[in-house]
Amino acid sequence: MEYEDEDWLCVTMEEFSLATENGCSRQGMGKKRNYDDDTREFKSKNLETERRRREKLSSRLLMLRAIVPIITNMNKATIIDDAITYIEKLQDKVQSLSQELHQMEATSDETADTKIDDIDSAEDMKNLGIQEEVSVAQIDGNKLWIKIIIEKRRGRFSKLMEALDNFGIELIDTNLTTTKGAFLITSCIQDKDGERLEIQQTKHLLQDIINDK
Amino acid sequence: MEYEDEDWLCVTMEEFSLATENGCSRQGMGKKRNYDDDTREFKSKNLETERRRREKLSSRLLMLRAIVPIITNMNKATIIDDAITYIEKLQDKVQSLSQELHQMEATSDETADTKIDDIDSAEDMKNLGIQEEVSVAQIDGNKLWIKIIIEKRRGRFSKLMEALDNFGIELIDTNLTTTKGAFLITSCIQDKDGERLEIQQTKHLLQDIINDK
DNA sequence: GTTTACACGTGAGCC
DNA sequence: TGGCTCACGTGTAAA
Repeated sequence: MEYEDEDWLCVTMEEFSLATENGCSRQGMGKKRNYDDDTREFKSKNLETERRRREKLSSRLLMLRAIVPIITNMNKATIIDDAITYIEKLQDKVQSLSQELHQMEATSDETADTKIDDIDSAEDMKNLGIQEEVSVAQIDGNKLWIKIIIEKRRGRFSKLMEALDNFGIELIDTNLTTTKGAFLITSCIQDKDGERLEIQQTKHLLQDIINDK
Repeated sequence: MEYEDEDWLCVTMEEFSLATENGCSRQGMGKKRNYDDDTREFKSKNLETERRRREKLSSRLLMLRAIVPIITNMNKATIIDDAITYIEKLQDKVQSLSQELHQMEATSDETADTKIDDIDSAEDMKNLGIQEEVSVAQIDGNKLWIKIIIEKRRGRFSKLMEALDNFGIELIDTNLTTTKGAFLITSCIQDKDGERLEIQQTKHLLQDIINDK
C-alpha cells in the first residue's frame, strides 16, 4: 500500500471520476481490468448493477416518503424516521380502534359470569316446562303482533330491541315480563317506512335474531 | 477500460483506500489536500461526517426493520419495500376499523331523515300537551318502579334498554306504549348484582341517559 | 467462479 | 465560507 512517488492521491480520484464520467482520452488497455470497447473507458464489473441498486433504493425511499403524510425533512434519514413514527402512530391507532370496537361489542355481550345465569335459566325453564316460542300474528295491514318466549339471558332483551330497530321495525306497544328462567315478550310492531311486514318473514327474522345474537 | 501509459487507475483506488485505512507510511504532502499531522494520511474533509451519516441511515433502517413484522428479505431495498406494504396494510386496517366503528355507532343513532320525525314528534307532544317526565318509586328493598315519558325518536327505546343493561339494571317487567308523539315507558327494575338501587340516583341516571344519548 | 449486497471515501451541489 | 447531504464507482465478502 505504499509507493514512493508523491501526489499520487491528488490526481487519482479526481482524474479517475472525470475520466470515467466524461470519457477522457487516455485509453491504455490494462490487463486486469474490463474496458468498454466503444468508449475505451474503464468500467467496473458491477458498475451498472450498483447503479441500479442505488436507484432502486432511492425510488423505494421516494415511495416511502409518498405514503407517509407527516413531513419534517427531505433527508434520507428523516424519511425513514418519519416513516417509523408514522408506523408507530398507525399501530397505536389500530390498537385503540380495535380495543374500542371490542369494548363496544362486549358491552352488550354476555360475559363469563353470566353463563352461570344462562345455565340456571335454562334449568329453570326446563324444570318449569317452559318452551321457547316465537309467534307472529297479523293485526291489520301493516301491524303485527309478536310473542316471544326465550331463555332469560343478560342483555338479550336490549339486543333484541336494537336488532328490531336496525331492521326498521317500529315498536308500537311492547311488554316484557320476566320470570326466573325466561323472558316473555309481547309486542305490536310495524315497519318504520310504512312497508308491509310479512308474517313468515318476520318470524324467521325474529328466530334468526334470537338464535344468532 | 484501457489506458495506455500508466496503470494509474489500477493502483490508485485500491491503494488509496488501503493507504487511508491502514495508515500507510507514505506521506507525500499534497498542497491542495488535508493530511493528518500524526499519521500523515490523507483525510477528506467530510470523511467522518459522511461516516456518521451512513451509520445513522443504517441504524434508521434497522429500526424500521425492527418494527415491521413481515420479513421477506434483509436487503436494504426490501426493508423499505416491506415497510411500505406494511404501512399500506395498516392504513387499510385503520380505515376499515374506523368505518366499522362509525357504522356501529350510526346503527343506533338518529339519521338525517329521522330529524323530521323528531320535529313532528316534538310538535305532536307540544300540541297534545304531553310533558316529558321521569318518575321513580320504590316497590320493595331492591326493586324500583320507573315511568318515563319522552319524545318518540327512532332508536331511543332500544338505546335506553341497552344503557340500562350496561349499568347493570335488570328489567323485571317492562311496558312500552307509543302514541304519535311520545313514548310511555313503565318498568319494574332491580340491580343485577342484588345491590340496592337508590331512587334519586336512579332518577338522575335515567335523566342522564335520556338527555345524553 | 459468478452474483449480490454492502460499506467505503470522495466530489459536487446546496443552503 | 463551512456544514451537510447525496450520488458515484469501487473493493470485498458472503452466498
